[in-house]
Amino acid sequence: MDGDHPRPGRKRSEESRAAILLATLELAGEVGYAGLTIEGIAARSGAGKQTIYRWWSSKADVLLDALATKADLRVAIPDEGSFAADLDVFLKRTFELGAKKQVADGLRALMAQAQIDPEFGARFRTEFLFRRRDALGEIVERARERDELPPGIAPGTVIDIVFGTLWYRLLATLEPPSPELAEELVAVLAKA
Amino acid sequence: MDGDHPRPGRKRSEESRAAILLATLELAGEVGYAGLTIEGIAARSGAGKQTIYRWWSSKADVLLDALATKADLRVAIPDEGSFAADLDVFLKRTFELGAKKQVADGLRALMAQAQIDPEFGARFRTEFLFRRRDALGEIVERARERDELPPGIAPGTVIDIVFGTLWYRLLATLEPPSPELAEELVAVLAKA
Amino acid sequence: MDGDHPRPGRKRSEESRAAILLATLELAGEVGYAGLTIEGIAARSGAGKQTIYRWWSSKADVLLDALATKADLRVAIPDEGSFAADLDVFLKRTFELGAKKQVADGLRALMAQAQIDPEFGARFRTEFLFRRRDALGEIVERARERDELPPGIAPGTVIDIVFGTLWYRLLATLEPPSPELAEELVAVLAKA
Amino acid sequence: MDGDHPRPGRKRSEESRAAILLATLELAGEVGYAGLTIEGIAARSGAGKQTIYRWWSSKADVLLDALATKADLRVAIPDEGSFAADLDVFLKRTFELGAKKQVADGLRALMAQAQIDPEFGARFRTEFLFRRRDALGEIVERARERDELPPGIAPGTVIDIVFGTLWYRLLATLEPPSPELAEELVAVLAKA
DNA sequence: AACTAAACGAGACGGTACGTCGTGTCTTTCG
DNA sequence: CGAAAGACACGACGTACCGTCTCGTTTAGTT
Repeated sequence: MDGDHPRPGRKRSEESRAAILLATLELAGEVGYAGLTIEGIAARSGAGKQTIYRWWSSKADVLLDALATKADLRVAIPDEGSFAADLDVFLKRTFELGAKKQVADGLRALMAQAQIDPEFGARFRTEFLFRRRDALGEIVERARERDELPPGIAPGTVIDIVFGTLWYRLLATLEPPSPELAEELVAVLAKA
Repeated sequence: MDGDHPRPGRKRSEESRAAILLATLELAGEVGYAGLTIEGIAARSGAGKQTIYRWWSSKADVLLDALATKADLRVAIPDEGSFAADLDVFLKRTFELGAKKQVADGLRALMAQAQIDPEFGARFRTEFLFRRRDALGEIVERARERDELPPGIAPGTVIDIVFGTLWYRLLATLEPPSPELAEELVAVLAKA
Repeated sequence: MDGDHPRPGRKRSEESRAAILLATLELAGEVGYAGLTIEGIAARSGAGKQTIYRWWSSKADVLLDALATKADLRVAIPDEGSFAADLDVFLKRTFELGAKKQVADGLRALMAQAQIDPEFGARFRTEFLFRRRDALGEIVERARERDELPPGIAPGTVIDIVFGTLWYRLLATLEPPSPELAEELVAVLAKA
Repeated sequence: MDGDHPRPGRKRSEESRAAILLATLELAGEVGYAGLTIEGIAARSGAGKQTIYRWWSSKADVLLDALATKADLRVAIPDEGSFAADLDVFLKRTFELGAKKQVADGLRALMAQAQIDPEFGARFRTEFLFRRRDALGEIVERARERDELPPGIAPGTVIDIVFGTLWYRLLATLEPPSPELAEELVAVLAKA
């Protein structure tokens, strides 16, 4: 439906796209998210500013794209037979991502930008945050069916507790995620 | 040792300070944190920009000060005899703050800015986040002494879970804090 | 060598340039040189400040450009056959310029700025003052060849006396140049 | 009428006055007139800004005062018996002043400021320029009485030519005054 | 000696303009 | 006709000084 009749005109330059995303990651590492600018990305990548504006809405969108392209932000959903095992594997896979400084810094910046720019916030939630929720949601749903959840707590709250604790470490205490944290969460959230 | 010899020169104008903080809250409400500017605060408050820069480092610092002055961000530490009761009261008092749109929006913006501006981040953590942690920490310590904490979890992690879940709702799902959430957290974190 | 390969990118806007120069002259007339600001010129002309800074170094440069564009500051070199006649015509043509309040005020301001800002001073001398000297220099040179100069005085000094007297009236006594002055200078400087 | 009843209160501090004038000359030499600021003078001299504003209207007035105090700007009126001799002596005495870089730079700045700030211009003309004119005027008047002036030229114009040429060298060509110039002016303006 | 008055240093205040940076748009030229 | 180059209007930045205004202190008359 989209590519039926190849529209006339020059095709999008994959070279440009790659150069822009690479420059974005490099610059974010060098000058931080606050120092990241469309102007700087254009200069570093050799692209024109217009080219960036044509394909992305803001520097946060470029960064999100760059991050998603570089480090695959999706995490496979494990199925180990028990909630405790599933959660343990899920957390370990998630921690692998969060342990990379580049990814962690990027995510912190994006979560920040989501607060400040509501339009990006909406995109960030639907395209990233909620997808991650859904992944964990599947695990939790299976646990609920097996009656492995602690009593007196809704499935949604379990998800909030897991991601909340992770994000809090990322945003507030700046502690890197540790294997101990995974075990503690399992201990608290998986019924004995 | 400090106020011995009052330094020479004109004293700081309390009028200006108040006008600046008021203007900041008003503007933050009207145009949002992204639209908040030092220039705008100066214009609205009738102060010169220099006066703002003389006493605060950034718009985030002004907002933090304004928020702290307006809505007392400290929460008294309850002592109800049991961890479950203490936590319940603590959460309810905390929710009162978070239920005010002005406060919630302000905190979201400050947490965001803390990610983007490391220097402000350091101030925000020591002057706000860690003080709140310490308050809850006292409650948790008492619980530990009475052996009311769930097994297999460090006191610090309990704190991370509580605040993490609150902040996650604030930042990610945008759900207002609910009494149910308080009960669920108590259910999970206070040993039966 | 210069216009060989027209560089890519948007061309300089002649509209902006004209609007800026016009606004400059208007404002200089209304608020005086001291009250003239880049900010004011930008506001009045509808241009951005950056556009002004892109093409001129200071408000003095803008004013010089505006003056040169509006009132052609060049004076044709007469050739009447005798030094007395040449000088007389040269002075009359020069006085026409100096009689316009706008031009006189502008030149006074530029000469002033040339004292205060050495870099502009260098530009003002080479682009304006010395060109005027050269024009008169040609006349004086012809006079020297015809032996029409007074004895005991170098050609350069003749020029200094002529322009010096004119500028002194402009800067110090604020008297407008008069036909009598022209005659007196001719009487003193052209050998009988 | 002024010192009749010595008013109560602290007397003007001569120390401050001297420190301010000294700092002004030093700073003018170091950073130039454009870089001279009341703030800087206050800091360098150890005076408060108010003290400067109490006694002077602008930085130009301070500089004029400093210059007048340091280098006596008055020139004694010679009476050598002939216009040629009087003018020669007058010019030589004047050149002594103009040869000092500090004085020359100061005068250039003041003449410039006189163009830009009309109020200071009025003070500068009556307190400096016209006094110098009057001095030379006395010499020229004696010459007129002795019929030593060239024909066809008003006494006032003689003065304009002399000072005009000097100022032009100062302002436009930046050539230091030379003994040759004195001789040439005498040659042209004193009837053989 | 107490009181009043003025000048002093210091420094905060409301302002204005500075010159720069980045935004998002528009225009021109090249491949 | 997409993409580079780059000019444009705009808006905010953080800084520098302006000239004014408290402050608390010091120094001189005046009671």
